[in-house]
Amino acid sequence: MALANQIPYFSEKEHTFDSIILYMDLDAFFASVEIRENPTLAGLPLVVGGDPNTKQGVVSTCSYEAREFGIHSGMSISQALRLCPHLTMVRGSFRLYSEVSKKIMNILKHYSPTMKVAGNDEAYLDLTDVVSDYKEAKQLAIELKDDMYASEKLTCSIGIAPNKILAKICSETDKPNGLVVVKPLKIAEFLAPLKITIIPGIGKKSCKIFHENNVITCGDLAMIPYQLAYQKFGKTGLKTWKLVNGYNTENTENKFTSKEVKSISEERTFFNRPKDWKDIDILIDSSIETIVTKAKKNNMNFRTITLKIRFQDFETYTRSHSLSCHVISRKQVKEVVNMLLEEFKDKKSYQIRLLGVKISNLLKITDNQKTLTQFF
DNA sequence: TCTGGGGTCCTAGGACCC
DNA sequence: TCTGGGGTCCTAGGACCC
Repeated sequence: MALANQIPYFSEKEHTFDSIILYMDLDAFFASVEIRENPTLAGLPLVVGGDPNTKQGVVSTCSYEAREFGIHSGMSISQALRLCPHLTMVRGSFRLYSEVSKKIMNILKHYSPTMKVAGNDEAYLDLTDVVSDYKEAKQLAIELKDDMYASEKLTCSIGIAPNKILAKICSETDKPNGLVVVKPLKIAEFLAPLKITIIPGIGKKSCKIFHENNVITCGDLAMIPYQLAYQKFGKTGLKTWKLVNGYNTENTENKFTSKEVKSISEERTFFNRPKDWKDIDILIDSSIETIVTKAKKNNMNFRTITLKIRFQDFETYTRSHSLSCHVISRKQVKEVVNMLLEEFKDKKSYQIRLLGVKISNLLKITDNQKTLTQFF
C-alpha cells in the first residue's frame, strides 16, 4: 500500500469505493432450463448447442456433470464427444431461454431500481441505496435466490462487492448456487490466492504472457512494482495491477448507464459448401435484410459497412468501407458489399466457409431526420 | 482436432490536415 | 536530399466475453 503514495497517477485519479454491487449469474443456464423442462436429463452429462445429427458446431452451455469431463462452452462438439462418448446433446430452444431470461430479470427488478442486464443469464444490481451494509446485502441475496428458485426452479451464483468487476469475480469463486461477499478492505487479500485468469478480460493469450513472467495468481501480480506491470503487460496490465492491489478501477459515476449499441451484424457458416456464387448472394441478401431491419427498428443510421469472409482453411478476412454520410438503405449496403467482395471473386464459391455483414458507425435518427429520410 | 454467432475493445499503420 | 509533430479518422486484425 505504501507504494501507492509514490504514484501520482493513482492518487489523483483514484475512485473511492462507495457502492454495494450485486452480480447474479444463472448456473449453466441453457442446460438447467432443459433439465427443468425434461427432468430425465438431470444428473447426465448434457450439452446444449451444435447439431446432434452431424456432430458439428460448438458447445453453447453444458451441465456441471459434463464439466467434470473437461467440457466447456465454446468447445467443438466432436472434442466434447471424445472426452465423453455417452454425452447427451440437445439442440436448444433459444426462444424459451429468452422467455425465461425475461422472467428472471423481472424478479431481479424488485430488488433494486438500478439494474444492468449483462446477458441473458446475468445481471448487476446496484444495492447502494437499497441496503445499509454488506450484512443486509447478503440477506437480500438469500431472499433473491429463494425467490428465483420458487418461481423458476433455477439456481444462480451471486457475488457482492464494492464494484461490478469484483462482484463478478466473487460469483465465479463459488459455483454453482454460491454466494460470496467481499468488503472493500478485504479485496487484495481475497484476490491474492486466485488464479490471474479469474479476472474478466484475461484469456488464453494474456494468461500465457503472465505465466511466462511467473505471474500465476493475482497475488503474484500484486507483488511486482507497478512500473514493471506496465512495462511487461501494458495498459491492461496496469489496470489489473490496480485491481489486485485493492484499488477501485471503475468510475463510480454512470456505472449503470446503458451503453449505446456500436454495431449490428450477422454472420453465417455454410454447413453445406456453397455450390455457386448465387448461394453466396442469397445468404448476403438475407443478412443485409436482417441487419438493416434491426437498424430501422432501433432508429439507427449507419455509415460503415464491413464484409467478413472465411475460407475452408479458416483464413479470415474483413474488409470495410465508410460512406460519406449516414444512411439506412439495403441497396447501399448491397452495393458496398459487392464492391468489397470483388477482391475475393477469383476464389471458388465452395472454398468459402463463412460470410458476415456488419454495419457500424451508428447514429440515432431524431424525429426530424426521420421525416427527411422518408423522402430518400 | 476442430473451430457458432453477436458483440466490445484495443492496437497498429497509414492518410491527411494544420 | 531530407523530410517535425500532434491530432483525427479509417482500416484490418485480434483478444476476449457470453
